[in-house]
Amino acid sequence: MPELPEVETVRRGLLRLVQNRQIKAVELLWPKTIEGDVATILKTMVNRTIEDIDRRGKFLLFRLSGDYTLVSHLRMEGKYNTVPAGTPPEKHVCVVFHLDQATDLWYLDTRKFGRMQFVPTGMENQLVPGIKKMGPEPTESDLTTDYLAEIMAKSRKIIKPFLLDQSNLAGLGNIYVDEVLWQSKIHPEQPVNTVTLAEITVLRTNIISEIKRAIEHHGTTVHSYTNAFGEAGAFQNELQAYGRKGEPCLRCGTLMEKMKVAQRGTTYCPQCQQIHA
DNA sequence: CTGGGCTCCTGTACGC
DNA sequence: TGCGTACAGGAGCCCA
Repeated sequence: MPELPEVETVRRGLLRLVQNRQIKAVELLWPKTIEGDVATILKTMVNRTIEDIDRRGKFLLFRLSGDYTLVSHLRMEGKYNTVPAGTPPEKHVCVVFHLDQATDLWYLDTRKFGRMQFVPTGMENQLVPGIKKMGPEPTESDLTTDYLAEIMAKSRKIIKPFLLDQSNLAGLGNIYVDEVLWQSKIHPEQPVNTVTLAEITVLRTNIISEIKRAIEHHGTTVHSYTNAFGEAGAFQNELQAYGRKGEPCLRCGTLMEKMKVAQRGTTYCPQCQQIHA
């Protein structure tokens, strides 16, 4: 499941493969993947060049010539891959971009949750709801302690769903939330407005460093998710909480437990992570 | 504002 | 072996 580090890894890999490539034609094999007036969108993409690829949270932003942007969210299992032109699409290919230099770019998506939108460049901030209301990137400069303390004081949610909500801050998904909560010794069901300033400070530091470290490891490869660029993520070897149910906590040795929090599988240490008043 | 449930999808794991 | 079922989950939606 791509979270910010995985999407960033895809962005970097894709940039090397398709920057300055021209789109000659686009085939949509799974109609729901592209939202909007599909016929017009497919036509409008033709003859544009992929000038750059940006990222906002978990969204990829393909910057096309003529000031258009293809916004792509991978959701659970979306992937990109390049193949020689004319290669018969594999089972889960949803979109084929026929590029110049005899290259096809595939968008594959096993569960078909991923979505794309096509907007004038800059308008993604207005026209893509998920981007419009997205919180700050989890970086030293964007995610300030003041901001975090302020929105946390006002929230009446519990911490795990709060951190998963992209409108609070961008980029975290189920895996990294479990990781940073374990690192910060915060129970996943701790009410947000009861987290102390000291805990918020630690949490913020852990979020920023965890995301940075995961990017350096090219993200996490779990289950069926692998990126297509010959640099399968290695961060799964670094995980300290996620997937460690029944194994000893790396800090105190207590067996890690798993429970449901807001419908999400959640692994935590019942000793280190306790709810406080 | 909040939580809960449902939807989209398919592959995998598990019980019998 | 095979079949039914539970589960995995990002994000948007509706409802209470």
